[in-house]
Amino acid sequence: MLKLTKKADYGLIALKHLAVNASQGVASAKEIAECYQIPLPLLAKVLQKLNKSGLLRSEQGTNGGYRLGRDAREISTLDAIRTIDGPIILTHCFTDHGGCNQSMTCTVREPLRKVHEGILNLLGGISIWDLAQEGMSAPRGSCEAPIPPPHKLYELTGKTV
Amino acid sequence: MLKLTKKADYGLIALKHLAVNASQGVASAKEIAECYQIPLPLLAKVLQKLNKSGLLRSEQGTNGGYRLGRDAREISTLDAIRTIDGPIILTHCFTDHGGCNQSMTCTVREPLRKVHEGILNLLGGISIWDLAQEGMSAPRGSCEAPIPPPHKLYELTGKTV
DNA sequence: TAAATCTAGGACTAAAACAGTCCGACCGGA
DNA sequence: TCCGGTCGGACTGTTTTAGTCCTAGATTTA
Repeated sequence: MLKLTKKADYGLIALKHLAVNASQGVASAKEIAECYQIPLPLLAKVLQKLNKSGLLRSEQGTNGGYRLGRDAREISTLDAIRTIDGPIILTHCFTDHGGCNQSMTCTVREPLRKVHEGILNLLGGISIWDLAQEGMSAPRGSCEAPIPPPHKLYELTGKTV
Repeated sequence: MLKLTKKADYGLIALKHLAVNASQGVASAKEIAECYQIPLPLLAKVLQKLNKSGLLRSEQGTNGGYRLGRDAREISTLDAIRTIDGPIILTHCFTDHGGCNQSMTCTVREPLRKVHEGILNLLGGISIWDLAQEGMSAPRGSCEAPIPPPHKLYELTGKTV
């Protein structure tokens, strides 16, 4: 509960990767997927969404790939999460007000709305550039490294209990 | 995405109800359920959890019901949400660190952890008492009101699309 | 003491969201 | 023209969530 989806995770990882390696031109979906052990078609989907919303810019054809649509400082984590997972809604009452007419059913709504806005501010205040600042180390070295077992490793460590 | 479950909603509503009507002694699950058009068995489940964790105190037998386990100021919304929905985890990496050993798979983790803690602080800073302060109006008047059609009304207004 | 009324709590079902896969189409460079 | 890349929808299996049902235990009232 109250957690990010994996898609959002993947999206943020990809955005950070692009921000860090911006100097090297484009990066293909395949490249990113292999680097972080993300299922390629799933990542492709996420990147497509980010592309359509303008956060990324795609280049087709051979040696194509993705690059950031605008400066990393101009892309907030909120932007990314919202385009990938849709709008963030804390309670159900926020969307349809028709259901709330029943007496004081939603008296808790207003206080929660503050929490909601707080979270939005929090996410909105962090840009992809900020993400890229931390843990700058070892981005490309481990990516080109050979990864002998394609699936085994992922299955062993991927348990998100 | 990033939203509270209905159970958590119900729990907060119930807690607020008990905080507002604390002077009137206990309130039964049935009473609260009818007041807010919440399915009784579901609410009962939520109340049981809150009871077991000490946030509520139950009184059995005829004229039994629930009352707050401690002062409303001492119960944060974070307490309630966490006991109902389990721990709040923003990303999957927080729980098992074994999955993160793969190169820099989780370089976005640390920044997100800040967001995570921010949300926790936000929720932890709001108590049930705070909820009860806003929208004090019309708590019991509408509760005792006759509700002629037991189900019809719920179906009409309960749509939380 | 017996009945009524309430909570306690597990087992179960249905629906929705999520994670991931597959396939065909389009585009651009070699 | 061919190949490697993106684009984008349709599809499936799994998990979570919402809600129901039923039985047991406790306490008050008659």
